[in-house]
Amino acid sequence: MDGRPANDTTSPWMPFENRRRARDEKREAVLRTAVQLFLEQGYHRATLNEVAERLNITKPALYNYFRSKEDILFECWALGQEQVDGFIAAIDGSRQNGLGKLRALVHSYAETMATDFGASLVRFDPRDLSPSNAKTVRAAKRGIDRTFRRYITEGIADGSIKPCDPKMAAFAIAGSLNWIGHWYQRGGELTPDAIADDFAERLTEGLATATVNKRPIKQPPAPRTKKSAARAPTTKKK
Amino acid sequence: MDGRPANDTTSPWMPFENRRRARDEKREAVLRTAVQLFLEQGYHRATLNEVAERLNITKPALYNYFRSKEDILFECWALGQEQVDGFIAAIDGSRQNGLGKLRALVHSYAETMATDFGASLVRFDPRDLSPSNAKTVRAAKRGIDRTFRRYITEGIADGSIKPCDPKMAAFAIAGSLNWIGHWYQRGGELTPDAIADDFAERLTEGLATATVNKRPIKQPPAPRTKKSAARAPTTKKK
Amino acid sequence: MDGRPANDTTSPWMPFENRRRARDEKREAVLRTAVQLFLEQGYHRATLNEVAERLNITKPALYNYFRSKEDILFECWALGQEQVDGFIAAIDGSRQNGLGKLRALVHSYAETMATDFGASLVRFDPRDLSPSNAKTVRAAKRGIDRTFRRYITEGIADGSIKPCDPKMAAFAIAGSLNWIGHWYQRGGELTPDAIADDFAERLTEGLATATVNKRPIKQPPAPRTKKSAARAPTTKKK
Amino acid sequence: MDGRPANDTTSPWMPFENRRRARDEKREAVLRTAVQLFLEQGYHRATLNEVAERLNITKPALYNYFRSKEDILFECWALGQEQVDGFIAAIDGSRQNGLGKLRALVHSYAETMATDFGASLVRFDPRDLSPSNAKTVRAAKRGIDRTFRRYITEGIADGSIKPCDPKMAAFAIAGSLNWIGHWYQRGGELTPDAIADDFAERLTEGLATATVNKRPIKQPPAPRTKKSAARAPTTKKK
DNA sequence: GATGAATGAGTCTTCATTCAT
DNA sequence: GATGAATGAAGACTCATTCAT
Repeated sequence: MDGRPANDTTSPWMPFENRRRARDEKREAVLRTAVQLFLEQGYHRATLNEVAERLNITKPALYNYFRSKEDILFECWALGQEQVDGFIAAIDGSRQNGLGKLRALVHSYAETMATDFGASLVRFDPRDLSPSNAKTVRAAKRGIDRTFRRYITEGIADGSIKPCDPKMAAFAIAGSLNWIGHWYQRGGELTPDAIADDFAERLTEGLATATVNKRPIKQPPAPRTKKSAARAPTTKKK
Repeated sequence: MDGRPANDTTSPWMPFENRRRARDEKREAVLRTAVQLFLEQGYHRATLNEVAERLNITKPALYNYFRSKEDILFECWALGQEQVDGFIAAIDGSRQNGLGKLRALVHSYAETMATDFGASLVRFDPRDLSPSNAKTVRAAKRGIDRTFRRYITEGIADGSIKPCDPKMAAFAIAGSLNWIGHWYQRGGELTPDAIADDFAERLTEGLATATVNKRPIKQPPAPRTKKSAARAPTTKKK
Repeated sequence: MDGRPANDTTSPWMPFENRRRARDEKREAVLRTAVQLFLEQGYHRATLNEVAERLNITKPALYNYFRSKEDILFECWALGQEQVDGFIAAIDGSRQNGLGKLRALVHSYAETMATDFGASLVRFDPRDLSPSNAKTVRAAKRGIDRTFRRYITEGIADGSIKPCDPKMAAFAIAGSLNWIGHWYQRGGELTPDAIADDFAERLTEGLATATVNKRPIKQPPAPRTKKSAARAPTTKKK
Repeated sequence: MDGRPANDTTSPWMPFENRRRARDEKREAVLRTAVQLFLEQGYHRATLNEVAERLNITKPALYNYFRSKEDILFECWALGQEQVDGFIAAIDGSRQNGLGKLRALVHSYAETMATDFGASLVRFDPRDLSPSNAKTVRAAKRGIDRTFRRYITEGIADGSIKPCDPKMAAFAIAGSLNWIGHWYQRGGELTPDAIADDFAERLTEGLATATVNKRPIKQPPAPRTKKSAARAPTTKKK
């Protein structure tokens, strides 16, 4: 229409380099910004305007990547859930007795709770989601609960865990872990790893049978001896 | 339920006392309705209109009793906190070792979590409050946390609790308890009392020293021996 | 309903009654203003802000009376439809042959088309309505069409109307009438009544059998002899 | 990805003619798609995105062919108007009495109403156009109205049409015809041709003087004997 | 010529809160 | 003390349009 000569002028400062980041990177950037803001201020108080501002874009630009505010919320949650699904799958595939799996789960879950996306799993309210997404979330939550109970049940069966009510035990453990998502502050005294080690031990010592069961706690792929092993034998007996 | 006509007939000029009482009753009714709705739907999704509707009054009528929606939220929280303050004071005043106090605290706290006002303590978001009220809430929360740590420290000092990090122990215990506020459903299989008993035992067994320490768990005013006493000694050794 | 003491204070100006009336009056005022604006500018270009401005209120005030912009649109349509339902019922109940009914229908319909709410029947787009409301509208439109065909069929049966295809005849007549809603301007040369008279004659003369059938055209309640009766027989031949 | 190699191979410098032709074809394709969508969903509900989608191009690409959405709307209308201008010119140039011209006009207009671009003449809202374009449209509409009146007046003058008010007669006829644009459905029972025949007869029979005037109705350039000629004489009575 | 990304302008809608009665 | 009505403030979302590539 105008044959814009503009094309000829090869701009030396590549003015749009900033904007040319890959689409997926931007999507992710939105999610990272959003999850932070949502955690900081709460979903309802956080406005898309502020999300956009932090990203140096305008509000409608967000709609290039997400369908709605709720969509963003859901995707934040989904990223967190992905992590969980990941380590649950790894643990499921590992060769450990029930107690070992439970400890690995606690450890990984604790670490996850110390991440933004992980915390979003317990600090976002499913009622803010569309019915369909809320259903997905609730199903996933049930799945996590079942995993806790499953490992406990397994442990009881294989003798690594003392007989107890898996349901209540799971509730108690999950509660402690979820709570991390509320109190953990990045940059505080405690590192996620330290918290995870502590909780892995603390939340399972009461369940362990008296036999030798202080071994790897972290995820199977990376078994380390860790300081946790150095701890004073918690149980022992005789 | 209200019997108001009775009041009218007995005296054409509703006495002062009656008025005050009626006012307080209504205030309370508002809070009971509000806390339920807020828990049900979340503070932001719940509208004053619906609160009013459930009370068969109109929205502006609420402003006769409360200054704002936030005021209602805060008062709900305050009622829950009152309960907590109450049993903490009672436990503080009781003669028990640290472990005993901790158990009593866990028990009472668990029971409270199963009430609407109790659950509001952990399910309401302080960021929805005015800065001034938020400050109050945060102070109270710190107070509770300090109480947990205090009892643990006491227990360590008096030998009833094994040496451990009071901070982490408190976090773990509080997390399990707070979680009750999220999963407990009135009318479910578990009664608040049963939950409280279970948690009082479960959350402290790992901390107890091996000596005789299975005794009263419930609030000092009403010490009972309970089934929990019948449990197999959790601590092993010797 | 509730016996609230308020009733005891027999207000001389019946404040409540006034309020109710005022409410209905306001509702109507909103609809009158809205239908005008919608016709003037079209539904999409018209904003609730402007509706409110013309009423000297603010936009959210409209929501005291209507649920949504679409609700207003639908109610405008409904008022027009009411008129139509009214005169169709009257004509149905009248003792006339088919041609007489058809003429009465044409007359009344033409008059209605010259009113705002009447014009809204043909100038508003059902696709702007919710699926549910759109269904209602479409059903009503079919009803009107059926009525035209019914009277024509009746007329053919009773000999007052020449054999013809009722469907096409109805389309042709309805088209002419609906068009009025587009060109009629209040305050123009032609009065609604004059238009109605003219169309009642014009649109039916081609259908009438050659026999005496120039009689009352207007609605049964007010039969007049009219100029139309003076017209030269339209068909005849030789 | 582009597949255009065909063009590229035949000639590295795509000839000018080809380019122009390709451009015009695309422009037309846009208009055909747009007019359909606009009729389907209404101008305001239809988005350029959807227009583009149906064409398998992207939204901004449309701006290579049109200046704005409104421009597209106007061009759609213009194509319809071209048809009308065409047959009016033809009829004007034909040798017929007023009634003959009117019939021809009705017939052609009816046929046009059954096309997308024709329907756009009466289903698009001039208020959606820029003031300048709206003026053009309104002038054209007046032109059509004047043509109807002109033929009627001619017919009255030449004795083929009974004395009557040309203005009202034109309104009635135009209304019936415009209505076709609203109810005609491609693929329905009635073909455009059948509708045109029917309306040409139906809408003029009331105006015709009693003399012989049942003859060709279709456009002069292509006078056919048609079924319409075969029709039973509409006027009865020997 | 075509595209992905971004934007500005605008609208509906919600809701806590106030006010006259 | 209670009510109907009204409002102000705010936020999500849409979409035609424009850049730079």
